[in-house]
Amino acid sequence: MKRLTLKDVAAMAEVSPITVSRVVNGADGVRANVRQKVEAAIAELGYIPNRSASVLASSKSKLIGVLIPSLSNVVFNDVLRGIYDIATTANYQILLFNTHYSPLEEMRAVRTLLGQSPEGIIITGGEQTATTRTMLEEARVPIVQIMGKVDKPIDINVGFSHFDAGGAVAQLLLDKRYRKIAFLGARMDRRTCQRLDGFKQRLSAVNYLDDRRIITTSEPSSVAMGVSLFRELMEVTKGDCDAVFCCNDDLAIGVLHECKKMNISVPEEMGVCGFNDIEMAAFTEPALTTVRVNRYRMGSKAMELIFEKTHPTSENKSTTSGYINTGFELVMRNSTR
Amino acid sequence: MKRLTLKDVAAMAEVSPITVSRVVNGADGVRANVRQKVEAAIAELGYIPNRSASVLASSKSKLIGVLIPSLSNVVFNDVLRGIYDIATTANYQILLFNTHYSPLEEMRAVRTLLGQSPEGIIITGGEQTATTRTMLEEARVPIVQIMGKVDKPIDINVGFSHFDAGGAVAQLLLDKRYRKIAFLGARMDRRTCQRLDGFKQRLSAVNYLDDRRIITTSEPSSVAMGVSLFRELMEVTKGDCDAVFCCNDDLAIGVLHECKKMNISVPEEMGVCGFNDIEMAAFTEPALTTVRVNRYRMGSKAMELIFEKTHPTSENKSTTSGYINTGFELVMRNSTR
DNA sequence: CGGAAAATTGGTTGCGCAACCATATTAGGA
DNA sequence: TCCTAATATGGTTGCGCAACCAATTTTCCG
Repeated sequence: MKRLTLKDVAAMAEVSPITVSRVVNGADGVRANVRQKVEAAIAELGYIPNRSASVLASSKSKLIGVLIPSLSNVVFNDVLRGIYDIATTANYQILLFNTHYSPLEEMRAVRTLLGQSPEGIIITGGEQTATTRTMLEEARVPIVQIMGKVDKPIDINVGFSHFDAGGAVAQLLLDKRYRKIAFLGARMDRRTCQRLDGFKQRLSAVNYLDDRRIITTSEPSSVAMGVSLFRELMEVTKGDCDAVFCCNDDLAIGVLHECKKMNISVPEEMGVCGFNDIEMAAFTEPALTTVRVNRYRMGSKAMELIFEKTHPTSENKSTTSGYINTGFELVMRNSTR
Repeated sequence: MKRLTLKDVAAMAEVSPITVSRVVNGADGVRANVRQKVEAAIAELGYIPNRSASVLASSKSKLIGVLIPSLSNVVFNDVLRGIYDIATTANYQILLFNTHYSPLEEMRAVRTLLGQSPEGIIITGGEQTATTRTMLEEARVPIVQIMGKVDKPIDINVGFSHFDAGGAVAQLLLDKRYRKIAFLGARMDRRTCQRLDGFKQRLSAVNYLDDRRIITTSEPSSVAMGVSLFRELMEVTKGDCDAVFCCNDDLAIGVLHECKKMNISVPEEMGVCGFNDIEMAAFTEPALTTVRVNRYRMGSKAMELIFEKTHPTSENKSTTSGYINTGFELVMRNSTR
């Protein structure tokens, strides 16, 4: 059975194929009665346009490529939701790639993606290989790098400074009179490292930095990992530690759990601060101090910017380039004094 | 600047376009030295094949459509991970649609998807509109319905019986000598309703069903929603209730939180059972009794089946149809006696 | 009712690639 | 060295659609 084409619909509606094309694409300049006849034929036959042919002929794909490093990380759920919500209303489709935190996989994904003539690309961070970067630059479509502030944006950059956020947490803990402050980190990607850097810089500025209190792993993050990192910290420092900054809330929840088990009182003996402000953070015992980040906004803003760049109007021409800060916010709860 | 084509590469490598095509597609029958020359030209020019043209000419898309009802629900993370892991190794691409639990959005998505000549479709559940169903049936590609057991599978069905799972939880709570058992449910989709049905049937069989103890909402699920549903339950029943089955772990965590606040001891005065076994469930206080479900496997199995159907071999021809049960498992922890 | 302008419809062509078949080249054996 | 069989390469065509321009019909006004 052959695939239905414009021609089949045209034959049934007794018009030319191009008129059917106009109806399908909602172009105006088709009389109402003709349009109706064509629409009836489309419904009758169950015609579905072949997008490959359409893209090939018009080089308009209505496709946005999205590259994220992980599907397990809850953080990307919200980002994706933001992207999809805007994309759907603007009638764009999303081709989603999981790069597994690997620049090489990312490169492969970009190559595959570029074969599909995307009209925009949303990519995580700025650690692309040189080749990836070149490919993206030559693609001549809007590129949005999301999640973190990057050094030299390819095009647009939507996110916030993880370095500053790490520094802010350090300052918060110092303000709360913690002095022996540790850092626990898993899956040390670029942004996590930047948080650590900001954290270290702030502590070393007041001479409270002790590298023994920095425990990291390249393995994925989880509550269980929080437990084991905290145990390691307690061993290494022999308990000489009065606060922990965890690179995300999962880890922090593990720490809270382990503190209870070890009979370490939070926030008195041990301050705990997480990162991301996932919903659960408000419901732990004690409730978790953390850093709120506008994940949904990062996604929706990125998509909006692509849409604006693709449909330039007089007002938005100037704004859509460079760095757009989505900010962060310390959320004080009861896991710190 | 015009897009690079096979012809450009061919000119540079001094071969015919079709030979370049062979190299790009890894076809054999190209001498090593020619292949090398072509590959050099491809690298030199940075040629990326146009997939639309390729799909149009060959009607092979290497594309799998995936339709899920929600991006916020953690459940789908794991499913997606399973899908992507298999898809990536098999060199398939995923076009992901979020249907927002709406059969109409689902129908639109299927229509859009079918325009791209997908080689397989993974869709959630069995509540498609008649039109959607017809479109899928006529698509002549493998269709896998995932998450729940459905009445009449379109093609393949990978999941488990939510009805049975709901019944099993009811039985578990009965076995633990709870008698005034409530149900809290949010976002009452088909599968959640089936869990409730199974639960109700089991309870009414032993005459312990009381509809006042069934509190549901169509709003999305969250920890906070668990709190408010539990409050409503306590109001409606005036506290005459000794166990709660929550339709997922988020709700259950909210209930645990609220019990602590209300000074209701878990599991003595109140048994609590969740659903899904998210990682956090093992780290609540008390640890949460729940139902473990193999989400990753649902995704990976679905993708594997599509792959097998698309690449038939002698061994697998017979197996790939009908219902494949991924099962569930009660996980007893300390939130029940 | 006639004519010009505007709106609607149709014909032709090419997008970039792979299928198909035809031709050229090579290897290997006698 | 020559011939056959196997292998490698090339030419032509069409996938289904939209851009472009041409032809036709309708509308509107005097």
